[in-house]
Amino acid sequence: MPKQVDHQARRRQIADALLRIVDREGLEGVSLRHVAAEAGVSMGRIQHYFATKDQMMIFALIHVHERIYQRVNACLDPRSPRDLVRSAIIEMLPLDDERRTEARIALAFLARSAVEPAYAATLREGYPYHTVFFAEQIRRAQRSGEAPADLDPEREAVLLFAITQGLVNPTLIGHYTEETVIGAVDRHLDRIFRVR
Amino acid sequence: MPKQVDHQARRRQIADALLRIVDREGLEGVSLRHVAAEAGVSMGRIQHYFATKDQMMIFALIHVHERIYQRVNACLDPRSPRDLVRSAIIEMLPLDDERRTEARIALAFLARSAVEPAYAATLREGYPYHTVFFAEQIRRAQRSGEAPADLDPEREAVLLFAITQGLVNPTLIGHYTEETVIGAVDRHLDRIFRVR
DNA sequence: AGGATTACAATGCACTCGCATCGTAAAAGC
DNA sequence: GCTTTTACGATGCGAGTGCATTGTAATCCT
Repeated sequence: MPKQVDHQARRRQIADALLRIVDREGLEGVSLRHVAAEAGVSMGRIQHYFATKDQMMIFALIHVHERIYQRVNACLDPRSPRDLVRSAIIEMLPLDDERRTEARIALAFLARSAVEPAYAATLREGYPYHTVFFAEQIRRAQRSGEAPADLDPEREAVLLFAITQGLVNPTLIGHYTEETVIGAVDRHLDRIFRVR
Repeated sequence: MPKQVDHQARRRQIADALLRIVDREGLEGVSLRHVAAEAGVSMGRIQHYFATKDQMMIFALIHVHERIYQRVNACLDPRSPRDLVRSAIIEMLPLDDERRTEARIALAFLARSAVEPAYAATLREGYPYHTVFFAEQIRRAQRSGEAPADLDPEREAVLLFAITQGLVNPTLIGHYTEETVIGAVDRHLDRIFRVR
């Protein structure tokens, strides 16, 4: 046989090409030939690494979520619970090209998951992470007196995540300016955290 | 010529069939033949009323927004600004089959609008309505003393709309229960309106 | 009454799709 | 060194796509 290759690396390379297409044209722009051309490889190679198109798509979905997760994690501001939460929220908003790209991709897969249970299952796995993170930060703030003790951390986490997600799409479509969304986020954080 | 027909009614009938397909299969399930079969008519008829597939899609997008608008308007609770806002928010959440259907359809078109400017333009026209409505209710509440005078109605409206939209998708995917989302909404309304 | 126009239905065309199949060059394993 | 396995590249198939074209029955207008 030819050189033993790194299967996961090959898969990721293909997935990256796929995601570039999703960014430009949405999921409906994805075809085996199209992905092959974008990746600069043959269709046979695509088929060698993914038995079906759906398997390739699901792999790309998981892959992009890992990318987002790592990028957000790298940008966290650890000075206080509030700063942590704020930096995480801001980093998930589509305020530069990289984040707009990821927001478009995530939106495309989200829409698909509304009609394809296999996609929805993958998405559901990722949801709890955010609310658990927000709730944990609120509890930390409560212990240090930076947040009122009578707040329900879980409920506040649901609201924080909803605000984050709810700001993404209008911003992506071009409805809000950066100042508007950041102002709204800070306004809400003022309600949870006592000090800046 | 044959009987003069109501063009708009025919178009709406076709659009309704299209939207049923979008609900079940997403935008990628829409084809001229598919829509014709769902509507129980011939492909020729579809082509007679819409010059291109894209024109048909945009018409359906506008049509479903009108449907949602009228349904929400019919469910408003006018007892107080808070009740008005609350009933509008609850009515936009996917908590029964009809609203889940509309949420799925709206999500499908939203994803398309991230890559197709013509769709995005249509969506942007509808956005201001919500925030203007929320801001107006907050101002009413301020005048009657039901909300603190120092709130910025526009900023609070952005947050209210974000929370609404941000709760839709996780609920649609099955991440939250009805009690969780309604509890979160009421919690936030408590922050804006003084009395129930 | 009859030509002009409307409202379709039917068919065809060029293209794209996912996937199966087939062939083959190369390296791993014995 | 020779067989087996891996990693593809190339090609083809049947199905589906949007849209153009053509045909025709019906009714409005004069």
